[in-house]
Amino acid sequence: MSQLLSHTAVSRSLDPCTLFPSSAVELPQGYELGVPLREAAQALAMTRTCGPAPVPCAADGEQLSDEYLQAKRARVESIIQGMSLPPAHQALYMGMEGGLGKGREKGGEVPNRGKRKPRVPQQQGAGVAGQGASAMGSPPTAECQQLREQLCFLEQQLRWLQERFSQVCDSGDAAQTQEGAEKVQLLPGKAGDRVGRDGVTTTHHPHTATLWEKDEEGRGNAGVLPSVARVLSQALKHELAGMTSRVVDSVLKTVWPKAASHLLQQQQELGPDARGECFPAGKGRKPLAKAPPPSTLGSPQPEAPSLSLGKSSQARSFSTEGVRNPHQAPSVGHRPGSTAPAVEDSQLLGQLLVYTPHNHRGSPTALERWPLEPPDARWAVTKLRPLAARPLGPGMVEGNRTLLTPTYVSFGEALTPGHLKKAKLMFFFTRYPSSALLRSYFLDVQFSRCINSQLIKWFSNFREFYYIQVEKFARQALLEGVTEATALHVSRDSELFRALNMHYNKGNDFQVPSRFLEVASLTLQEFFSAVRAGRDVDPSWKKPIYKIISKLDSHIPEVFKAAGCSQELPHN
DNA sequence: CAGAGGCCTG
DNA sequence: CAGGCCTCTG
Repeated sequence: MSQLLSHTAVSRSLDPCTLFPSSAVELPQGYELGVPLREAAQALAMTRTCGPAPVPCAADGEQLSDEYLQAKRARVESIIQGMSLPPAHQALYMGMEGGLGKGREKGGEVPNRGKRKPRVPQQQGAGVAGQGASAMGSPPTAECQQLREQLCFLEQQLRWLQERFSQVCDSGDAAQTQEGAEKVQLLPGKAGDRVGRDGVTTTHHPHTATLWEKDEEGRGNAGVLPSVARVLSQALKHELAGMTSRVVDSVLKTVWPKAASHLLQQQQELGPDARGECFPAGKGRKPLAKAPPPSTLGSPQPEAPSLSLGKSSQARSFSTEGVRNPHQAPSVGHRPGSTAPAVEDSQLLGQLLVYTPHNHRGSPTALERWPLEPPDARWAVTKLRPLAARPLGPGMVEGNRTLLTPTYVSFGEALTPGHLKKAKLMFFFTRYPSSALLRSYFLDVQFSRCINSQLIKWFSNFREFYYIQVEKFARQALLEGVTEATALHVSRDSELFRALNMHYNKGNDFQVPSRFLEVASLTLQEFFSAVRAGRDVDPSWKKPIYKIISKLDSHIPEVFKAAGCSQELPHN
């Protein structure tokens, strides 16, 4: 998408902003379900001082929807790309902090390493119960919890989209016309995301007007946007949206007939204009995008990635330095689609389905594209770079045919790197998945005892890494003089987060749910308290902590079920 | 005894 | 990460 954007926009000297005004819609903070996640609230508040939510007018509502869909699609595409990026590419990013996985015991930070810990049969449960309870509070009904999570997830997704939009605008063309510059400024941070008309209400922030608003409200205000440019932008927007929709549809039809038909059905039910509809009533279940399977579309989405300890001044030592480059061009990675889409769309498709040197192997079925993405533009975009820069000439189009090769999705046989990546991302939601849960999320795998064990083992390894990291930082905090456990928080800027994110979400193509940050924070605090209290003398001192953390698993977005990750390894 | 978890090692 | 080995649970 970014490619598409920059390409189109730049080539025509148009301010990307014009094309992609960031429409904003913020989920009502105090939404019925009242997402208790402080983080979410904070994030929303902080998300750029501005959270202008455009008022979806009937007129541009559709456009907005399209915009939204486009963005959604872009995310999907980028995820796919991320998924298919070869290690080499990922290494690029990894370079920064490389070696995280290895030097986990640097400086003997982790005691007891090296020597087998004495086995001490412990009375699991008992003593810990209290802690767990106090730490978690009264558990709301599972359903409520789930709704909450989903809402939160969606919220994050939206936030991510917002950022993404603004990024496109910001980086899209700093050198655009002055007008462009002005416009960018008009986009306060990220406008909120817009949600469907039902489900979630759109809030409107009087202070932050979005381009869209300007467009609508400022019809009479000539200063904001020259009428010519406006008309042009409108036209382009329409065209772009339409093209994208068609392409996506055609691809989907080809790749995933079933889903396509289902979507069509939905569209029909919703009416001709329902196409861009976002969230139908009720927990925003409806598809934000059409690509993913209906059932999964609206499910909770991931958030922005990153972990770090931060916030509290005391914890600053590890928190800061989460410097990222917010201006990476969002890229659109794509894997060759499957079969040939409509000819007329080939050109656009060519751009959408960017050819990645590393991606040919496969076959990216719609299923393989994770609709999950880094709502956090800063991270999200990070890894999709080079591709975005690659100009797609007409030749590219020709090449597409080759790229659009049939897909042979390995089904069942064994777990692939794609599955591993998926598992890692799932870890952000669940630290202790049951085999049943795993079974339900890895539908494209034929579960055998072996497979099951492997998956279980993976999570076991994930946990191990996770706890080691947290413990390391907890001890560090202690050494640095932190006194209050409550002063420790894992923010997206903290080192801890970075370490974890690096491990589970290398490509930064996934928006880590803020819930995970909370869990990490709690874990950190628990470790800190335990160590400070000298409880670590007990061989099994971690058990209580594990117990607490094991209760913090949250519902995994349905999207993961559909997310086919059976991509084959890039074997030549 | 099987399987989940965990710890350690390579 | 995968392996090996051990504990605990059912």
